[in-house]
This record gives sequence, C-alpha cells and structure tokens, in this order.
Amino acid sequence: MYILLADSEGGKVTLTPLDARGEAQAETNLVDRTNLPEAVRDRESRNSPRWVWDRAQNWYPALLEAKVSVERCHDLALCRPILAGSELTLETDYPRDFVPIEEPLDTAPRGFFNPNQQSLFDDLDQASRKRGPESTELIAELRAQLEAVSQSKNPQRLQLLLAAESAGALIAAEMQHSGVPWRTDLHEKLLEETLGPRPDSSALGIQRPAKMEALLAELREKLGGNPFNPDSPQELMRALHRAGIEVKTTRSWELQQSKHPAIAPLLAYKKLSRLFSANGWSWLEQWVKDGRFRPEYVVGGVVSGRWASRGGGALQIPKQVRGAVHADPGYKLIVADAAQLEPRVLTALAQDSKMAEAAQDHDLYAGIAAQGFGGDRAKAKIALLGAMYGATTGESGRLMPQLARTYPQAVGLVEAAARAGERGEIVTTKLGRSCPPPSERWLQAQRSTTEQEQRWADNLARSRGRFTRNFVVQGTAAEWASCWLAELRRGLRARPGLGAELVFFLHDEVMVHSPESSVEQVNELIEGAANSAAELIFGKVPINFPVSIAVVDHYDQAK
DNA sequence: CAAGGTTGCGCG
DNA sequence: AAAGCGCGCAACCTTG
Repeated sequence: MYILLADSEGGKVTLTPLDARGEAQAETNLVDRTNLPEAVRDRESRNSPRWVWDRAQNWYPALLEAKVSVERCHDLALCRPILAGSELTLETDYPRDFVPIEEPLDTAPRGFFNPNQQSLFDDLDQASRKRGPESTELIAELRAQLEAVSQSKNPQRLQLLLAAESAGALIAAEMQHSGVPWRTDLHEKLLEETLGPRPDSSALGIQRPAKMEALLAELREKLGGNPFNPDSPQELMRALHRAGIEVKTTRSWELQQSKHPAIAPLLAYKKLSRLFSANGWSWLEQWVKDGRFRPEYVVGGVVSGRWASRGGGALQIPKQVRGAVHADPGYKLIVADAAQLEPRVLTALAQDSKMAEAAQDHDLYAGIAAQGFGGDRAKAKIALLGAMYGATTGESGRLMPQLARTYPQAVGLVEAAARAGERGEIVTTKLGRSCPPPSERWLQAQRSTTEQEQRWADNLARSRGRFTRNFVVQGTAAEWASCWLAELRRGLRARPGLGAELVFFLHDEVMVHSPESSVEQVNELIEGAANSAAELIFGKVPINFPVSIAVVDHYDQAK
C-alpha cells in the first residue's frame, strides 16, 4: 500500500513497506542510492504503491532524470502544515504548532536540483546532500498524519485534499522536468523588433537598447532637456514636476491622465524597460535551455493553496512574449482554462440556486447580467468580483446591495467569512484547508483602548475580513484546480500512447503539449477531468465548470 | 556593501 | 491609493 523512502547510512536508501495505518508490513529493503531508480521502477510496476517521502522535491527529480515516474505519493512536508492548521483536525492529537519538516538539502545554491544549473553542481550533488530525516521519524509522522485524517471531522475531504496536494508535488516536478517549449529564436526576434539589437554587455556603463535610448532622448527633450534617470521614481517625479506635470506617483495609470507631450514617450519607455529587464536577453539566457523554460513550482506556496513559483517569474509570463511559447513540429499546444472558476466555486459553496441558473450560461457573467443587471455584463462582473474581494467604495461597492438582493446565499457566504475574519476566527475551504490565525500583533491591536488605536485596529480587522472573505473562494478554487490537474494527469498516464505532456499550470489554466493526432482525445480528457474535479469536491450539484480550450501553435493565440 | 524595504508592474 | 484578493521579480533606496 505505502512504501516509504528515507536516507540511511553510507549513501543507502531504505524502502519500508507499510500498511494503510502506517504499520510496518514486511521487511525493509536497503538499496544503494544509485540503484534506487531501478528499485522504484520495479515496485511501481508490481503493485503501484503510494510512495511516501519527506518531500517529493528531494526524490522525484532524480527519478525522472532516470526516466522513472510514479503514479501516486504522499508528500509529508506538504501535508503537515495543512493538517496542523486545519479546523477539521482541531479535536485530534495532531500537533498544531507547525514546525516544517527539515530540509535535507543545503539551501545555499537555490534550486539545487534545478536542471538549469545542474551542470555546475554535478560533482557536489552527492557530497553536499545532507541526509534527510530518519525513516523511523518519517514513519511516525505518516502514522500521525493518517490518524489525524481518520479522527478528523471529515476524513474523506481531508484525504482528498492531501492526495491532490501530493499529486501536485509530482506534477510540479514533472512539469519542471519537461519544461515549456520555448523558441529562443522567436523570442530574440521579438526583442530585436521591439527594443533594437542586443546591447553589448561587455561595454562599460549602463547599456540601454537603441529604441529605449531614442525614447529617453525624446522624453528628456520634452521635459526641458535636463538629464535624469528615468528608472529612479524619485528623479522621474522631480523631472515631471519641473515640467509642471503634477502627479502623486509615477504609475502608468496615473500618468495616462495627463495630456502633456512627454507622457507618450514616457509610457512607451516604461513598457520597453519592463520587457528588457523582466523578459529580455538575460532572462532568456538564464532560464531557457535547449528550447525549454523550466521554472520551479512551489506547490501550496500561497496561503490559499495556490501554487507559487521561484525564479524566472513563471506565473507572470507577459502576454507580450507568449508568442515564443511554441509547439514542436507535429505538436500542438492545448491551452485550457476554467471559465469564471471563482464565481462558480462560490455558487457551489453557497449552493445558491439562483446563481446556479446564471451559471448555466457558458459565460457566467452574461448570465448574472441578464438576471439582475439589465444585461450589462461589465457591471455584473465588477459587482461579483467586488463581492469576492470585499470592495466597499467605487462602482463595485455601490453595486453590492443590488447583488446581495439577487443572490442572498452567495453574498451571505462571503459576508459571513469576512465577519469571521474580522472577529479573529479562522475560515476553511471546502476540503479543509484553514487560513492562518491572526498574529499576536493583530490580537493585541484589537485590545487597544485609545480612539486612535481603535481606528487602526478596525482597519486591521477589515483588512483581515477581506482576506478571509477571499480565502474561502480562492482556496476552494485552488482545490478544484488541483483535482482537475491530478485527474488530467491520471488520464494522460492511462494513455501513454497519446504522447501528450502537461507542461504548464497557472491557477485556473493548464497547457498540454500534444501530438496533433492526439488533440481530440486530450481535449476529452481535459473536459472529463473538469467534471471529475467538480464531483470530487462538491458531489452531484447542478453547477457546471466549463473549460475553454484553445488548440494553437503558440501561446499568444490562446485568449 | 549586504540586507531589507519600497515602488512599479507582470500574472491569475 | 486604480475599488477589492493572491502572488514574484527587478531596480532603486535606505539602513545597519
């Protein structure tokens, strides 16, 4: 059922078979680290166990490198904080003072297993790898986690959450391994067309690309000819004020309000500057190797359970450069995103039947608009987003009462989450992930006495209310997305002949790199996985979670 | 001069 | 401070 992997003496690894409660089942095997991939492959093919390890990130990249993949795992380090913080385990013995599971790697060179840098560290790999936790320690942790789930208020949901999270750990490693297909030549062409030729980095001084220099010259001239550094907000602000442009910040949206002739070149400069520094030539050199962008994903890196990423800005690939994300010859990129995921999640959470009617429409916002906003889609969208984010002023705030009248259930749910957060309580997603409790500082502020302090405390309370309001929706949406991803992976593994690979995931969007001949079948898997995810989390509910699928050659053709 | 904070902007 | 949630990163700027 389970096999636990742990470091042992002298470069050996223990494989410990365990039963469903984490009790040792058969004898422990000791294998040499170099023989581990073979051993894993063998056990995997025989009975497809659930692999247990301190963290997938410490084991799985090396297995993938050796062309060994596994179906299922239990990632102790990912599951621990979920259980320690969950409202559902409050009455269990699982310790709530969350201490992260020790990281066995030297953390100094970040992304140690990052394939982008592996060549630099190949020799150090074995030598500097500190031993991970002992198997006895890990077995005890597994038992404690399994017991916490079974004693919890809802074992099924927590079990699903932990399984989805662990599947996420596998998928993250696999996607990092495969990488996003990236055409360096197309990216360079874009850079050259937009910025001019690559500046010579061997020359001294600041090197701006030609088109940035040209815009800068124009900008300086229109601001009166004084030299200043446009990349310094302070200097830029002074230069603008000298020219009589009275702005409070140098943000683009605010600059846009002004009609001054300097504004156009300034905004253009900012745009180019962003491309140059965030996704320019040095980004390409650092992150794209052999036609693949291999970001490091941090599963559960966001409080709400969303993934984060480290290095390369993987979750912020600008629309501008998406043309460089390009399918290989004979392949397509299948880009699928869940349509209006968060409002649909809210509908299911609140079991708001009126909103469920609106959700019959593939375009939920259009459905809402038809029901209560005179067909004005933009208004409906602003109102709904405002409800989920906690808007109080502006157009969004004004639309709230109207929304609350039409959808008392849905609005009531987020309002209740907000009030709980303001009181300092924790709130919980559908599958049992709870938000962090308020900090000591926050609690202390709430006990303050003077009027001024109390105003600040109210401010903090409202701010926490907006956080908890959004947490239940964003967190449950993240759970839906994890299940979607895991179900899709399962489908793809069951049909290896398709030759399709998951290569990218972004909150509510997945990208599959698929041979052209497999596209139709992959699309079916994607839609099937979405239905499965909805049913796993919410059961049989009359709310659909449609996905929009684009089959393209390059990413900027999607949406 | 390294560490940490702020500004601004990219993404959902 | 673009009305309201969640992030990462580069560059500038301040602090120790």
